[in-house]
Amino acid sequence: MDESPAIGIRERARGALRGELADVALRLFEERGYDQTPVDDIASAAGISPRTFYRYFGTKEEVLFGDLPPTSVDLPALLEDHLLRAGPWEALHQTLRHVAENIGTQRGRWSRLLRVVNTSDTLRAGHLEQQMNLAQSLIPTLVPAVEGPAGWSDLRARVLVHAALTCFDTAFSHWAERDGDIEMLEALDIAFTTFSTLDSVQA
Amino acid sequence: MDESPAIGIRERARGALRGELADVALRLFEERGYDQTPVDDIASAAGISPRTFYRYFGTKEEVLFGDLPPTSVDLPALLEDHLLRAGPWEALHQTLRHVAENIGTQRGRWSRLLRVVNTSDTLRAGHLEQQMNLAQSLIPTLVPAVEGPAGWSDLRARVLVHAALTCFDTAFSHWAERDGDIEMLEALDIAFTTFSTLDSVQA
DNA sequence: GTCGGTTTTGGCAGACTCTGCCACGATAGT
DNA sequence: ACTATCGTGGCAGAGTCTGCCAAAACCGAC
Repeated sequence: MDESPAIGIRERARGALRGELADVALRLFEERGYDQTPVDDIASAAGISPRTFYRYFGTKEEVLFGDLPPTSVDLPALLEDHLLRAGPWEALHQTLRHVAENIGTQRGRWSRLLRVVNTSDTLRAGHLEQQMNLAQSLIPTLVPAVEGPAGWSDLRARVLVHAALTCFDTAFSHWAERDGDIEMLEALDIAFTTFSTLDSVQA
Repeated sequence: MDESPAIGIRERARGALRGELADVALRLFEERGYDQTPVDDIASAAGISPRTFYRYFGTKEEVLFGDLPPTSVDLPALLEDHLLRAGPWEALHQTLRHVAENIGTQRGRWSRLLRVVNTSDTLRAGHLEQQMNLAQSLIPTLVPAVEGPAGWSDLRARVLVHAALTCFDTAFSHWAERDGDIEMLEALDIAFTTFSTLDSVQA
């Protein structure tokens, strides 16, 4: 009554079913599109009731995004570390390189995901929402490292972080669309260095 | 039967009701938050049926974003024009300065809107979605103007456009949060020049 | 002023996501 | 095997949004 023995068989079963649900859902989404696949269909395809589906995933989106491989490195900490050795922009660059390396090892899974995401407006919006949250978590770390005009550090930190995430996102899409042709890291580097060459392109 | 005489009284009435709906909705959203304000309440507050509401606005979001003052300058064309005289980044900067000037004349309305948007996750996501669409419309214009490594023009154009919109958005929020203290254009300029000083901040 | 045709409106029913509630069944530990 | 706990399924409900159809309002013409 005090505490469970250890892991518990139930929890492992729960994890298995969760994974199976995610698989089934992804397959259905690919076949018929995200918006055209009601939760009822996922549930019956997996042999459970819709109500139970919502006990495994709080929302329909979570069945897509919830079980991503643990990209969950502590990015703010990583950024802070890089800031010891480099300026804000380069630190952001290196931080996101780390994420890109992890992603680069799972080509197939990520392009499947991206393809599904692109079938739905709702879904793209949700994805952007996540990016916003990530940005919010990085900005405070960056603020002290930004130099410039008097009270504008906040603004500049926000700009840099959002721009960096944009670089990542754009490189990611570019890479996912050209399956195998290019390297994720190369695309990321190109994206980040776009701003270094700005002077030369300005008239 | 062939063609209506001219403007038609009905259409003017329709426009008036549309405006009134937007007003009522905005007021309710400010009082109780966007997610806590069902369409039924907006409808009854305006003395119409919910069904009719959806004839005026396709979605609940549209009642907020649908009637924005005509920011609808042809931004791609404006960008193309600026590209004749400046590099990609500066052209984007000037293009968005134009938008900022229009916005700057409607301080109150815009900060009300921003406050409402920040009451809802759904809403922020929707707003980002619009930005994506705007970006998509600007990218083709910018691609030919971007120089750099072989086949990377697409990627770099996307990065620049998204970064520019990020600058705008960030400057806008910054400005709206400090009602009156700062100038929209000044904030925008600061945001855009953040990247020009990158070299000096890099270690 | 009245008629005829068009437009606008409102109500109904429905799909879909998501939540609270409760009873039923399976499971785990004793 | 027994019991307490947990997972499950069904039901009802809120909320957004759509299709359908009948009633009402409206405009122009006679």
